Amino acid sequence: MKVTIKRIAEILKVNPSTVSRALRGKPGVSEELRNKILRTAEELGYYPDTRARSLKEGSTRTIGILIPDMGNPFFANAVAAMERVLFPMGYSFFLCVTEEDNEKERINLQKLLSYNVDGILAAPVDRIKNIKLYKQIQSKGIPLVFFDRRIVDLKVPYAVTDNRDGVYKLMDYLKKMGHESLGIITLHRESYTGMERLNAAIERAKELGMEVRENWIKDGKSTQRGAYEAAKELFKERKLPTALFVCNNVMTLGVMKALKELSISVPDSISLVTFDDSFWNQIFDPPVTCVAQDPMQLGMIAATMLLNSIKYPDQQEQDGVILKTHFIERYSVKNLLITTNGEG
Amino acid sequence: MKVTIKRIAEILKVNPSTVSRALRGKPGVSEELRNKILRTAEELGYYPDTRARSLKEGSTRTIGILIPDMGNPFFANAVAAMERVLFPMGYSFFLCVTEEDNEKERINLQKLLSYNVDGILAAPVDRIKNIKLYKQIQSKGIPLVFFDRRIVDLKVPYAVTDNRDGVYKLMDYLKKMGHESLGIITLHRESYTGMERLNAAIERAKELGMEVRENWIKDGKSTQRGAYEAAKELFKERKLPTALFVCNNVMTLGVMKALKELSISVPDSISLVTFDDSFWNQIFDPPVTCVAQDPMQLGMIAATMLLNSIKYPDQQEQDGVILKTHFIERYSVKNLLITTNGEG
DNA sequence: CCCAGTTACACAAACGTTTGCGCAGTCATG
DNA sequence: CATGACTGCGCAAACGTTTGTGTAACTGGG
Repeated sequence: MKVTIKRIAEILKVNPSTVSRALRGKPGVSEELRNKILRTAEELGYYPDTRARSLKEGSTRTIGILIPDMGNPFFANAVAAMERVLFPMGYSFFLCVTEEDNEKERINLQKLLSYNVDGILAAPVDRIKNIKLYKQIQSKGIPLVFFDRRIVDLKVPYAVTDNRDGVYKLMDYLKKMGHESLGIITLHRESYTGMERLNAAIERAKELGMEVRENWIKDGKSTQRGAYEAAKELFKERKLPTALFVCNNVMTLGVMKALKELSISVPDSISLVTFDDSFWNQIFDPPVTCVAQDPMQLGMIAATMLLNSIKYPDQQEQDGVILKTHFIERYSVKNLLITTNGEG
Repeated sequence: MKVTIKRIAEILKVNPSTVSRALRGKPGVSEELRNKILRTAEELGYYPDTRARSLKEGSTRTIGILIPDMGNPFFANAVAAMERVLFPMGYSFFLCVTEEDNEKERINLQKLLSYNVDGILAAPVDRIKNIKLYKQIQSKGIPLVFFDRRIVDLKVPYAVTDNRDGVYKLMDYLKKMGHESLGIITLHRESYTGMERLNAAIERAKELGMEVRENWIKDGKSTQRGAYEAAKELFKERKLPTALFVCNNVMTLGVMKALKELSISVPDSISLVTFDDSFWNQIFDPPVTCVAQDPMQLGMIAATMLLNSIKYPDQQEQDGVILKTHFIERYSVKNLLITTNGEG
């Protein structure tokens, strides 16, 4: 038998409204009765039913967080940061994991709509499939902030990394080190991030006169396993590029594993640069040169933007925040200019 | 203006009950009217209000997941596994992060009670502070499963790793390699895991005749940063042990960082073994010898146990699952027997 | 043509809260 | 002692659902 306000009211032979007022500390109930009510509530182990309360009051004080992958420390840390911002404000969290699957994303978004969350933080799967659902969320006036990825067609506030700029830094560096050919292990291509990084890499590389063959571009599917297989595929090619660009952190693990199995040494046989800097990049042998983005910062900013959207629902200005990456030079890229000189 | 069943009923000039039956596919409404209702629901963007529904029906189809740290891949992966088991069953998730803080744990547990979750998966902070709350959860008949950590005083189903056995494997190995002295970087000591591993290590080491000085045991507080500082402290000591046992995965990162900064080489200057095997253990230089537990498996099992508790609420039998660790020998422990022979 | 059975809908109560309003009783003021 | 203000509580409606029951209208069989 559940302990409710009604139940307490019955026991104490008072009206439920009085119990409610007593528990919420509202005026209109004598000190004596209030104490008696508080005591029995404590004794019986009463907890207010948020469903009923929020039904009456409107707000649920919950936030939906939608990410593609729990196992990726990038997202795990972003979520951690969001929690740190939002928890002190009294919010709880619905965690939704899409696994890059449109169908799972759809179901989760519909659930969030049904749960009447106060806001949504989402890293959407792709730019097409569930756009209608996101539009619906928007048109219902539910505060929504994209992070890491966005849907460009939608006028929704976002916090993302400047992928293009980050990739340019890497490409320019490779060129500077004398590399003239490039392979790429891509994210799954439907995603915003996937597109951005791939296109930027190809464009910049070509601008710099580097060769990027079609069959040097392999789909890593955003996962460790996918990247592992992609790398294995790549190294079956007769002619190989001198440098390899891996589009995110977890895929780097897969590529590394493949390299180890094939006994291909970095940077002697091939040079390596990556997007993202997880701890393992520093402790690889050799440490991997990369552009870093800070998932905690991203999460914090996204959460703060959401809070703002919740507070000022009509504000349309805050279009988006674009974070710059931080270039970190380590030892995974060979300087071909020096080497060839030495050999010549 | 929110679109509700009532609203649809008004527009179509029918009774809300009819709309409800139509939407839920229940009998008693003509094909023609049903279609009309479905169409307008679709047009208006209707989503059922789960608060109201669950208020009526009882079950919320939500699960509370409580973990200490989002940034720890161990827990992130455990959560990922739980999601994979529970999502197909139609459950949603309240994510609660305690950061090893009793107060945060209390608030979160109270929220879960207020949210009327159908079940709770928890890795509790410690064995004392919120025991009353856990008891309350239990006595209210809310299915509860502990994972990774448990509160021994409570008769609650659990899925944990055999910490003692794991630690024994490591100690026995160290002894076999000729080590006679041991340092320990501990978890925060109030936790179940913290206690288990520390006690087991001290006991076994002493049994084997190894020296474990008080000031070789440093509190790493379960975090990377804490372990970093603890390691720095440890290496201030005049006399050092030949081997160091780090009690979990993220702390290993902190210790490694400290070792690097202090230019202490592994395993030449000191040998290293750890509990847990995250990816970085394999790619450290040298790769780290450890006992591994599989967080995915742990999460899966815990989630399955919870499902069982939900399905058969009265079943008291399923006391707990204890998973064995897997010993992985790598290159972070020096064989003192061979070396001393060589030198002598 | 009557009755039983079926169909298609309306009505109302309930889930657990919150809150505006009403209404006695108390107290002070004039 | 009448008036007004205040205090302390009960009453009832509402949030959005679901579901048991009631009830017309229609069907077909005898």
